[in-house]
Amino acid sequence: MQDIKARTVFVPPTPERGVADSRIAESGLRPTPQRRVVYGVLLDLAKEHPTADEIFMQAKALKPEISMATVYNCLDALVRHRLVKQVHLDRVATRYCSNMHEHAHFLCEVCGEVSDFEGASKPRSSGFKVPKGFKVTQSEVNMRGVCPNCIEKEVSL
Amino acid sequence: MQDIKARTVFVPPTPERGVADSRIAESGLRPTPQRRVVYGVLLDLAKEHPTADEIFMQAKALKPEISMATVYNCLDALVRHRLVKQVHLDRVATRYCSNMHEHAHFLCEVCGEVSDFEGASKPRSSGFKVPKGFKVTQSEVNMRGVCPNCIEKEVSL
DNA sequence: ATAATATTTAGAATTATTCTAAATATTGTT
DNA sequence: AACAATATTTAGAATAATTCTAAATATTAT
Repeated sequence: MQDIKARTVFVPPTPERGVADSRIAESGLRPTPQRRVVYGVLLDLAKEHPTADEIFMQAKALKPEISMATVYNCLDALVRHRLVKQVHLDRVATRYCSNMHEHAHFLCEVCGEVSDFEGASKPRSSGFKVPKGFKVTQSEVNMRGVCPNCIEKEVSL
Repeated sequence: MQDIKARTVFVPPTPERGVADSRIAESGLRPTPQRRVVYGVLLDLAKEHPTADEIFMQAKALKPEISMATVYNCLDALVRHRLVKQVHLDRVATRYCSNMHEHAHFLCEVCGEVSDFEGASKPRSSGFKVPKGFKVTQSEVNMRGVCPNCIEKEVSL
């Protein structure tokens, strides 16, 4: 699989900043500048499903003193407070997603791009019966295959 | 989350060995001794959803010269030929599963144990509509929460 | 037996994530 | 506004998972 293309560096104006702040406050998390930056980056890059490292680079552009450990700390806090989801798509880096609507993730095995598939029903009610006695708190649906762009390129070879 | 309990060392008699051999042959993979051992271990440990490292340890008990790189090579070959599935449950090691029936995975966040949830319908038809133009070749449904054992222990605290 | 090709190997290299302990920031209380 | 209690951040080291490399070996088809 090809590397994900380098992304353009994050441009400061963050229309979502207010949203980030109020959601952090509502969640009961201490609103530290680092959490605001990390969550802000994630709201801006939601479509890109960035890795911790990608988030770190963008966050560093906004707040140069931030450390990688803090990015992991912030992400874990945001995940625990259900502001953000971890996406475990493959053997390498975990990705993060600020879209908390029910959706599945799709990884194109040719170009490496991740897409969201919106869903009608909850995965919990999706054909897998949860055996009696288990408490399910989170779920994740992942698919892989080839995206329309790459199918087109393959056909034209 | 607590560590997964140490597993007892693999005992040689492998009733599945014949199955391993014939499936490798049918799949079109070259039937090397290493692939037989790795797939054999995985058939025996299916319920445990072992990591590459756990598979390596068991495989080494049967075939001491085997190397970690080979375990990864074999696992990747088995995955490509659809004899085995990768399970991406969390940020740490990928797990492997030789149960190719449709099922979801459940990770208990208290004890770390992984369980299979059998499903009635295919995840592909599970409430997520695949947008036109995408070709889906694999899918994975993961859940997390608390298993019955751990719920019981928590209640009795 | 032979040539062509694929696989295995050990170990180094890389990458992702976690840990550590000291410094700093935040919160609620005076 | 200062204070104590608590939580968070930091840099860097440590660990763990995975990939890479190039030489040796095994497999397949002839």
